[in-house]
Amino acid sequence: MPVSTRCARSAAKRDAILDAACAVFLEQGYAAASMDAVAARAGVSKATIYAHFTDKDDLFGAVIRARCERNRTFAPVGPALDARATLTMVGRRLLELLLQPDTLAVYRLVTAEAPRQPELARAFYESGPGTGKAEIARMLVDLGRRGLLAVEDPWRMADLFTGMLRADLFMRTLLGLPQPEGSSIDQAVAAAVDTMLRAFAPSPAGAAG
Amino acid sequence: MPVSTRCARSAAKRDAILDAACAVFLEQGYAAASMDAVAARAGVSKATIYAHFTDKDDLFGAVIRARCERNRTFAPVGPALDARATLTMVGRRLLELLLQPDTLAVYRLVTAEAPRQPELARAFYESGPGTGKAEIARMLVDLGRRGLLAVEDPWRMADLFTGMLRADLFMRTLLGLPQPEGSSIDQAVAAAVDTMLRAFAPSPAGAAG
DNA sequence: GTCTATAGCCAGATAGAC
DNA sequence: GTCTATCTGGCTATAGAC
Repeated sequence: MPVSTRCARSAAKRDAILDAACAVFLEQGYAAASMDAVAARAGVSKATIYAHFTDKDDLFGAVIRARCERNRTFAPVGPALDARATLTMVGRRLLELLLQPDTLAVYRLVTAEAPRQPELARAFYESGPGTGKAEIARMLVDLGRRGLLAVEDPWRMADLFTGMLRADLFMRTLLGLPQPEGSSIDQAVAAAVDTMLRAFAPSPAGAAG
Repeated sequence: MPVSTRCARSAAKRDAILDAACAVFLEQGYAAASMDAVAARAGVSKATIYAHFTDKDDLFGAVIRARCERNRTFAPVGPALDARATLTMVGRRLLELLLQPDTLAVYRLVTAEAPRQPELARAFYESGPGTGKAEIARMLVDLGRRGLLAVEDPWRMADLFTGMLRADLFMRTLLGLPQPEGSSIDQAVAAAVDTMLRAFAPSPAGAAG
């Protein structure tokens, strides 16, 4: 059997372990997840896991980092739209991503383990909230250049916008609570976008709003 | 020995257990916290803990509920101030509370365990974010009545305001990351308040902003 | 690299005396 | 109610054959 085939087999098992570990960690949490469960789900023996990863922490780190890499592509904005359309599109895409069960599970895991694994917390922030914020800031700069929005400090504005997007909807979903009547992604996005437009409308006469 | 003394002794031990458990859970997380550690810290035996609480889950629930009760008093607003002063005062108090290490630790604990303990998550939400939101909505209604702010939907406005307050500062602190230069509570509050005032300034001529 | 089997440990929960 | 001592189970990690 050629070496490449052996390597491919081994890499395939490694991937299977990573996938299984991801599922188990996300479902059960770090401490409650057992290496037995991961092995069973991956269809390998526990010893095989320890051949690929030094210990549970190492496996956990690999899982989180892999997920962070995957979410890096937050996509370009597309054609030139007006301020409302741009903010709405980006806002909805961000909020939909944030509310996905997997995203929430990773968020729970990383925040819970952050005090014990600060390096992992940093990697998560940079690949998640960090890049998201940078994307939004870039979009705001673009809107500012085109005279569609009064943009002084794009980073702070990105903070304000993402903060408004999350607001209560994110918290309730994170906690697994039922959403109250009349609470939807579209409405949350619309409220945030409206507020941004009202607060940062460009001043045609040069007067401050 | 009179009954009341025995009861008092027992209640004192119960409180000691709750305090110790709170510290251990907040420091180590739910799963990593051991009943031995709680017993040692409380100065009692493990058996005594099980005389007061049926199991670890029960103890955990009691700890979280006790903390929730304590934070219920979010205090009245005080004298009648203008919109900026009121928003700034309330905003700073809320953000300072949110960024306290203990508050963050409880947040990490509850969100991590929410999928497994939905009832606890609900209790946390109602005594924490829920009452905070209600307080702020009430304050907004007051500002609206006094003609200092254009308040249509106070609950949604409360969402937007608290969302902007948290924004990046909360996330970074939650993850234990160092704060970037020029990032402070005062600045975060000022940015959120400015945005609120710009977006929801009362319209003297009755025209919509 | 991969398996089976197991070492070694630690934590949650209990028994029984007082 | 409170203690000491212990049971029991599951977990991480490894040894050794292939």
